[in-house]
Amino acid sequence: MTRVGGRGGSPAAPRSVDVARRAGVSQKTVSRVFNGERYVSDEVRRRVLEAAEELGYRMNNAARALASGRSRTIGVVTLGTALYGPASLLIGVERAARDAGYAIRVVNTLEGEPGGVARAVESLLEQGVDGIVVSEPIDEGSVALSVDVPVLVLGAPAALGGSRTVAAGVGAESLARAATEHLLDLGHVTVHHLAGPQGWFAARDRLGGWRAALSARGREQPPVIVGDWSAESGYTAGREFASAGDVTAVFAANDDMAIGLIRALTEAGLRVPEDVSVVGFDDIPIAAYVIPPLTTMRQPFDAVANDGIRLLVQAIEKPDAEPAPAHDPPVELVVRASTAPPPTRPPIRKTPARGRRTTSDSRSSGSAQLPAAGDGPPTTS
Amino acid sequence: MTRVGGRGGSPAAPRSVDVARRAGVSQKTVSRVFNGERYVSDEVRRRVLEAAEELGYRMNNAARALASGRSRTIGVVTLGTALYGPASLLIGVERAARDAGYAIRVVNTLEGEPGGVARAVESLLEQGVDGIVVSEPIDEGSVALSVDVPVLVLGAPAALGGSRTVAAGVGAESLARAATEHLLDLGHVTVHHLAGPQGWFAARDRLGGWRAALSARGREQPPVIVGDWSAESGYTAGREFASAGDVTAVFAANDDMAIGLIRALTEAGLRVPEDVSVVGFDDIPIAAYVIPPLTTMRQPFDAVANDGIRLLVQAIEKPDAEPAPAHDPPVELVVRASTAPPPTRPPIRKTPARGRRTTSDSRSSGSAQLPAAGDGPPTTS
DNA sequence: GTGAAAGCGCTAACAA
DNA sequence: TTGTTAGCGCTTTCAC
Repeated sequence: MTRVGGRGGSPAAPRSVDVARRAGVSQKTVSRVFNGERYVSDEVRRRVLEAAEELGYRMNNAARALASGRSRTIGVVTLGTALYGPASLLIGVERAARDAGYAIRVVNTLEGEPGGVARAVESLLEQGVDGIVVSEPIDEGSVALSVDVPVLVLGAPAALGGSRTVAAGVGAESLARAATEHLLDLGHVTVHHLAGPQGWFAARDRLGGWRAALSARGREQPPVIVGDWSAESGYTAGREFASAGDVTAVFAANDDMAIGLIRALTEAGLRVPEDVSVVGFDDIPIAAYVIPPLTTMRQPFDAVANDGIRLLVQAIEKPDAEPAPAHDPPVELVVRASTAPPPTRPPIRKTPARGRRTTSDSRSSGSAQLPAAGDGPPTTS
Repeated sequence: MTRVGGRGGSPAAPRSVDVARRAGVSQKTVSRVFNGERYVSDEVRRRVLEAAEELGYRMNNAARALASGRSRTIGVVTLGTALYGPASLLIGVERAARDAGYAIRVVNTLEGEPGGVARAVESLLEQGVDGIVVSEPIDEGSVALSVDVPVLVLGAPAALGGSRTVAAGVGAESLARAATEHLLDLGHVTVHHLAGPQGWFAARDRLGGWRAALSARGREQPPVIVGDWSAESGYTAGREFASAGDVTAVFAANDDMAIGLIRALTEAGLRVPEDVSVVGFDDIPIAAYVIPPLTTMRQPFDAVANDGIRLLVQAIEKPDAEPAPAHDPPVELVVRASTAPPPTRPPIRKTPARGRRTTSDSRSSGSAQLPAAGDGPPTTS
């Protein structure tokens, strides 16, 4: 294996010995300089850097990882979806990790693929990552992985993984509760909920928050419709809500569904917010520009990512230190034009619902419904 | 350096020698089995696999990379934005790469940071990637990087990087042209353009396609307004278009801007599509559910990613083979409800524009404008 | 402050 | 079909 470079001319990449020779020092000294270690005189440091520059030296990370047992790489398991939440989280994680001196490896789990997280984690472990981030995992029934690196779970309880697991993420439950309370404060007798897919912890938390807000005021808990985060599922749900006839306020578990929902409501002749108020969740960038502008709960994705990576890096680098508490990231209800006090009388449908499947008030058509939990006394309007 | 494992008990991870010993074969044979090489008897293979299983053996990729000079990793440089396009591309790239047996490293470039791509590429090279994907780069003036691995440029000409550069991406120009022609076919005398930031190749291509469509029919090219992809910038532009008074059709360079645009138009009392038609670009998932549902050009992100990775992997593994031609991915104009024939008379503003800054017809207020290129004779309506 | 020597766990080239 | 022998380019340990 002669060191002359692979195909066609390009000479082999310079190694630290080459730099050392040129700078007239030992290879170890080059290593010291590039790792920012102490005990290198300024003069030597300068010479080394200069020689490296001249040679176009680039450190070989595979060798470094092999020798040190650490790769300075964090693996990220994320859903393969362009949804705003997961995408934002990924960006935040990359940034925070890079700031901490770590590179990122990404593996997407295929949607609906059972055991996907386990397989993804396994492949990352094989790549030799120092830590793992599992972003917005779907509950696959506690995946007992034998992970020997710290794990950060974003947007879910630290249930997953082993002993060295930390979690971050704003308590979606309290956010959902605040969103629901906003509607109640406006005077709505109760609030309907368009939930996310219940495999997602985030969706369950939001459902829980909604329930809590309603229970706290002794309000009825109407049947929940479950969507899949998409505007399309929001649209389907919206048709059901519209045909129910008694809906004045809906809390949707994300903005996309809220948008689909509003469209269905509008098509059915219901005005938002005059007849029905809608609040979303996430504050996606276009939320302020849809018609009507959406009242929604802003999620501090960046803060969550930063906080989580801070925890993870600490777990990697100081495994024995007390796990620092997660900050509570700032949270904000953005009130725009999709919420208002309820109509004084039950909403009158202005024009016949287009393509409506049923004229009855039955709520049991089509998509999945959760049983109404709790049983506050029905309130008269 | 005793092999007893780091802190507190957990024994060192098993190596291939350990597996070899247990299976009663040489270390090299274990290597052969795990690399799927030929010339291993089924019996031996079975014993090795069994031993590995019992030991919980996992291959060390750092060592593999060091010894082989290849990391089976592709580096991806992408914009740090949750925009639908880049996010979708990233997901597609990850999938395609994984299918080809490569892992992914991701580095985001900070927006507006000059030299960001160069720095990102540099850091990936240091990580020892076998190839690099640059997704939707911003034109920074041909960044002459000394890259010694193949580079795939997505959504831009293969200008970047060195000799071993391939490119993929649907010709945005022809798509933009088709979008514009759709409007022209509907009967609009001319079509206005709300462009993306001109640092992006994608934005320039769309502008070019719009120009080409107009020129081909000898139509006037109205001044262009330049946005930044956000709904907010679309909204700002929409106010300008509204106050211009003579706009009947707008082609927006992406869906987000189109949505902001429609809102501004609506606020100004213009109806979409009765008074003004709008077509977007991307077909983001909610495009079908905004009000009105958006006519838009669907981008085949998955096909582009697949095609690109195929090219890149070929360049990595068979550097001497003829670079296979990029497929032309399927493309589709999705006609929904935001486009219609022009009004028979110039649009009448129904209600006074809210918060309008000027009552004149001047188009020169506020945001950036490109000079009108070409000079087709003004057409009378 | 600096250097010499000994690996890290694997693949490559060659033997057998 | 299988084994042997050298490294890959760093970090680590310990000596100076």
